[in-house]
This record gives sequence, structure tokens and C-alpha cells, in this order.
Amino acid sequence: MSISSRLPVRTRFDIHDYDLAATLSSGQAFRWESQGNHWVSVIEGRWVRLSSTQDAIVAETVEAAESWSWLVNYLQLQLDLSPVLAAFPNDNPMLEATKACHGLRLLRQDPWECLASFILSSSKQIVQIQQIVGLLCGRLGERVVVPPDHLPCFSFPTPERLADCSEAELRACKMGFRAAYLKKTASMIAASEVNLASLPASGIEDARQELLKLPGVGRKIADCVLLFAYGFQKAFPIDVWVTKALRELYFRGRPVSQERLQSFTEAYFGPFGGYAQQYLFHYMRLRERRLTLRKP
DNA sequence: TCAGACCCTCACAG
DNA sequence: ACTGTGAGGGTCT
Repeated sequence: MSISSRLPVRTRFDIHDYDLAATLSSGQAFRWESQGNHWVSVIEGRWVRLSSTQDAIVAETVEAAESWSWLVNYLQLQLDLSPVLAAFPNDNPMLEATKACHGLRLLRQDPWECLASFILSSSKQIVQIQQIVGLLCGRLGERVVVPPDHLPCFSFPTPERLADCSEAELRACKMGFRAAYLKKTASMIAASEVNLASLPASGIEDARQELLKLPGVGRKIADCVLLFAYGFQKAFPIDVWVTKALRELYFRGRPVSQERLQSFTEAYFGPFGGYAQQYLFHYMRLRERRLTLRKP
């Protein structure tokens, strides 16, 4: 058998309150591809295929893994959701959102991939971000081992790799003006001007300040990385969707400054504010989809 | 504090 | 079918 393909190994995890499809398609990660009942992606250089039932997730990979901790951590399978939901504000909007998004989870992603992906996200729709990230990996990532007869899959390119690219090579991945930001940020990471590995040890505020040193990273993207990669549960990324949700649900549709929204969310949504944010975001997208998906 | 620029793609109107 | 138009998980100046 060729080195580039091996038969999959399967394992099964018991779950409770875990909506895999909602979680993987909720705009926090951009490399999950839906294939029938399965979800396929590459996590830290490993090909992986997931499927789920009411009470279990089945995972397939090609390495005979001695440990599944990398996947357990990524999917946050050990997390009990009920204390999180219990800590949400007990108001009507949040009740609606939790009902509509039952089982939605936050992932714990690789910081570099998360950071780079969100630099690419500015002024883009989620489908477009997925396309850009897919091109970036296909053109500049390394091939990973996949099962026989499976299409080729690629790892997320390292900071060093992207730092060595020309801006034109990056633009060829359809990222437009974001190319300069990505290249510069990759160079700074590669040169250890900002050390992603040391951030978890700092508090959320110091970690945020470090991320804000990177070009193309403002408050919103910094908060996405703090929440989706480092697990700072108080981080509350405020984008156009969440702004709209907060304004409609808590400010009677009146215009509100970003600063005011920031202090409101910090005070109002509590220690799991980031989780609440994801529920509001997904809830808004579901409502929007229901409205726009009226094609016969 | 505030527009406007920044690239490019796709959905949607006409 | 074919072209025109606008806005899209922001950030920077």
C-alpha cells in the first residue's frame, strides 16, 4: 500500500447535547466539508472524518492513534454544556437562541490556523472565506495521508511558508487586499515577534494586546482568536451580525456605538459571554436563512 | 471620531 | 442568457 493512503481507524465517543452539524457549520472553523452524512477536514495535519447520531460521534482517521486527545480537545468533548447554558442571562432572546441552537458548541482550534483564517474573513461571506482557505491550503499546504481512493487533502500552511510567499502567490488564492496583512502577520509570527504559544499563560487582556500588534487584526478578529483558539470564554467578538442581534434584541433597534455594545456585553453576558455570542450569531443566521431561502 | 479605501466574488435585479 | 450593481464575520489611515 502506498504511504500516502491508509485504511481508516474508527472510534466512538458518547455525547450529550452536541449538535455536530451546527457546530461545524457555524462560522467558527472554515475547513469542514459536508459529504453526505459525514464531515471531513484536516486537524493539525491529520485527515479526519466525523459522523454523529443522537448520542455518539464516530471519528475516523488514518493514523493508528495512540491517543485521541487532539480530537477530544478540538471538539471539546469533555465539556458539560449545562453549566454554560445555566450561566446565560435569563431573558427571552437568549431562551429563544438556546432553543433554536440546541447543542451548539465552541471548538478549540489551532491558534495559527484560527488567526490566519480570521484575517481572511474581513468583509467576506462565510462561503467565500471557506473558498479562500481551501485554495490557500491546496496551493501552499502539505499533502496529508488520506484513505485509499480519497481526494487529496492538505494541511494548513505554516507561518514560515506564508512568510516566504510573494504577495502575488497569496492573491492567487483570491484573498485580495488581505494578502499583505496575512504575509506580514506570518512574518511576525515566524520571527517570534509575537509568540502564539505563550498567550494562554497571559490573561485575556494581555493576550488581546499581543494579538492587536499584528497587521490585519483588530478587536473583532483578536476576540475570535481568543475565543475559538485559546478558550477565553469571556471574549465576545462583535461583528455585523452580532451588532444587529444586540441592537434588535436589547436596544429596541436603536443605533448603538461599538464601545457601548462592548461594555454592555461584558457586563451582561457573564463568564461564558463568548458562548452566548455564538448562540446569538448562529440564531441570527438561522433566522436570515429562513427568510432568504424562500426559493421554490 | 469618521469616512473611504482596500480586492474580488457571487447573488440578484433588470 | 448576459451585463450591471452592491455588499460581504473588518482594518487601516
